[in-house]
Amino acid sequence: MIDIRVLRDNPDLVRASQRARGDDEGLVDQILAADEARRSSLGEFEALRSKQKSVSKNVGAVMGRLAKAKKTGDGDLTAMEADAETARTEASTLGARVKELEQAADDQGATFERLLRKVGNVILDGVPSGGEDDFTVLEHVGEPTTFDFEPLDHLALGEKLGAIDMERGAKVGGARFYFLTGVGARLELAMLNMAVAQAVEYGFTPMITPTLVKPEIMDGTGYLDAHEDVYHLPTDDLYLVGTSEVALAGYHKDEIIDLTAGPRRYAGWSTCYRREAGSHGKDTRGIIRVHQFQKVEMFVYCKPEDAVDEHQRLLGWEREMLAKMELPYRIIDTAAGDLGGSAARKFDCEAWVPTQERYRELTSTSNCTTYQARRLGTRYRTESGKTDTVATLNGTLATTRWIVAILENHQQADGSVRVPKALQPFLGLEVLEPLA
RNA sequence: GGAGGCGUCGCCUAGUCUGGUUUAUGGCGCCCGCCUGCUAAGCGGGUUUGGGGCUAAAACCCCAUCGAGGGUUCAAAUCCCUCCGCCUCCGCCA
Repeated sequence: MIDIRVLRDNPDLVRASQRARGDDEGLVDQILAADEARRSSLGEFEALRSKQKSVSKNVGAVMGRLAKAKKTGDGDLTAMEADAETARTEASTLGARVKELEQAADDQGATFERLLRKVGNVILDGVPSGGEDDFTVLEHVGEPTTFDFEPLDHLALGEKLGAIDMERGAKVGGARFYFLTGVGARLELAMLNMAVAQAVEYGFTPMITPTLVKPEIMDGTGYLDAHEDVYHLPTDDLYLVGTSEVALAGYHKDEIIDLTAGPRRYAGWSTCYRREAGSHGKDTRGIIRVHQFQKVEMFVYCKPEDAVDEHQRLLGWEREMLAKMELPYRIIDTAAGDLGGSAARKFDCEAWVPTQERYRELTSTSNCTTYQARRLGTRYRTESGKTDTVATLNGTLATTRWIVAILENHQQADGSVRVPKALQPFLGLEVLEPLA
């Protein structure tokens, strides 16, 4: 949710952002009107409530005097009874009106919030306008891998190595499920362990997180807006997370956290679940696009003014991981329309996949500024002692999909796969050899 | 799954039975000031959060907030209902 003050003070900024995203600009004026309506309605209600309270309080005072008089036998009991009754009636009349005004104020407030929540995060300077294909390429790192033999794709390699079993995955879980077997399982664990080791080295707190979350947590992160891609368990009204970002964003919900020692950095390890609705027929081969995978994810809470720098740091840590895996890749600045509601800017690192002859996303780092945190009520104490909403950011350190790039880029003519140097200590192997 | 207990403004805690004169008590912690050669002690004051109004910004005023949401009532921390969480015991299972 964006800050209503930003929208009030600088509606043009929000209009421009909406335009870049290809979203409705008219929402801005609707919200301004709803904000006006809500505030005046609230003022009316509160004024009358205040009056009703004071009248009602007077009843209490009269009742107190009456009780005392009854004890001592002094004073005009009948007159006092009458006073109390008059006040009671007046308060009762006011009470009915107050109830109406309260309902009206609640309705206006709900309308306002519903509209405000429709607005995506205000994009940052430099984010390209447009949709999925309108990204800017920021940098190429390394050269696309070339071979003096016909390279195999990751699934062919995975089967040769006894690393990936899609057929049995489909038997057990259906399409887009798989088993990682033998060196495949070891490879994934080694990679994720390496990611955690790097995170720890840079001061992150490793976290193993819930993968089922309550609706308000899923909603707070903004993922419920794209709910068709989220698994839901109706019996328990719980959602399966698509990333540990969800749980880590919920971790400090409704808290005022201490940021005086710097950003809070967490590295979440979790299984991730995605329905992949709307991608039927896309990436049906292998483990590029699956319903369930594992990921180590960085998640940061920091002061809003530090978010842009922190975003660069997250990108840097992703680059370090990709370098250790010895993969060629490019970095893109995702276009506004492809950001998702919560992000104000998103950088993806896409690794070269030789058999597809194109770059595929391996990491994604988003600066959500205060958008998620405002919904989740996560704040910090400023120098002046006030509370203010924190900024949240996230970025990928490793996922199951990386196996695709590792196998394909490091394959050798005999069907074996060279293990990147940095990964060797975690895997305990220098080469993955095909099964006999 | 069954029975019982509990949830109060950072932490602890009074208040709940018996609704009202309560701006929700007191202590600890923290902040500011006084005192002090320094520190401690002592003394005085402040210290939930969100929203609205007035402001250049404050001060200030108002509304809400006693786990959450409803209800009863002129009036709810207090009475009623639903839900959530924690604890104890029993049962079942790993």
